[in-house]
Amino acid sequence: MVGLHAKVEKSLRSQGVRYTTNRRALIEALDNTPGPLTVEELYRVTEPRIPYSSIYRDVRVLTDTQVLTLHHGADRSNRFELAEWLSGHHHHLVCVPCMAISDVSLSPDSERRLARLAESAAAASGYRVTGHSLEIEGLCPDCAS
Amino acid sequence: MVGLHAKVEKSLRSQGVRYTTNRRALIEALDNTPGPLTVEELYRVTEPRIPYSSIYRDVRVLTDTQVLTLHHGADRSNRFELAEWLSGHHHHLVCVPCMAISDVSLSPDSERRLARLAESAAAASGYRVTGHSLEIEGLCPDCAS
DNA sequence: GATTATATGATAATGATTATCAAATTGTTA
DNA sequence: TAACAATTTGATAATCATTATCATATAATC
Repeated sequence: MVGLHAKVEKSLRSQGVRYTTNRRALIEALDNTPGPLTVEELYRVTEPRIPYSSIYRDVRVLTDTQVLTLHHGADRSNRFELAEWLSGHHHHLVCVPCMAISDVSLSPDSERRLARLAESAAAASGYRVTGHSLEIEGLCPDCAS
Repeated sequence: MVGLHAKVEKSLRSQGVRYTTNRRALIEALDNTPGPLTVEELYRVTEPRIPYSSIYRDVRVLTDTQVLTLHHGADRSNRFELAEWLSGHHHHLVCVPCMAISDVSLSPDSERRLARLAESAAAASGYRVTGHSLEIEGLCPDCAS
């Protein structure tokens, strides 16, 4: 089982992009967090500090190279997370009051049912379905109590 | 069966907000479109022209009052649509190449299954689930051919 | 080691969104 | 209906997140 950084590096190199210290730190930070992060959060979390201009450039490079994917919160924030081929297929649990987002996985069985559901929903439209993503809204334990 | 504008007006008035010509035109535009619209699209579509400053202010007012909901496209655009209590519960079909977004409804049966799925996925997390939304990615008929 | 390519960080520029405010409109009250 | 109060409008300026620029630094290749 190959490690995360090795996978990322291989992918980047094949695209002529270097896996530098800054980029490694960003990937590290995202891998250590259960849910997507904003640029500002990445700025705060990384040590030593990476200037905003570099973070913005790097998350863009990493998104363009399919290492990260961009996510939008209901609070209008842009958040980045590891792409599915690195983190595994998952969905999101969004806490409406506090805007926290955390990852959630379905059981293989549920996942199959969801995929079928998506297929049949799209059938009438003539779309060729390539993926799906479920966002579950609610109140996190903190906000619910 | 009460009309759309009557519902919106009643809701706004109860919140001390007026349902003006501009706002009516924006709601009209969104009601006539199968999928969410950007501010720029709203600007182009409404006649006579509503200045950007007013559109921005109004979509914000209408979102704050739960008449509209905000949606984010993968192209980083902000899009607005009628809130579910006005347009009915639905999901989105996103064309990855061309970024078009269109509404899609599940059958009552599928919808029930999806709701159950969301419930069970969130069970372990301690979240109290209040809603869900499915995004189906794929290629629209145009892009697929 | 010389050369070439890519990345970095500081700063300026851009673009989308929000704030400001005087004038216009709408709603209310006498 | 006139006078008053509250809200909305449109023009403009200000803000904020993001992107572009560019000289320097770092890494890869020959």
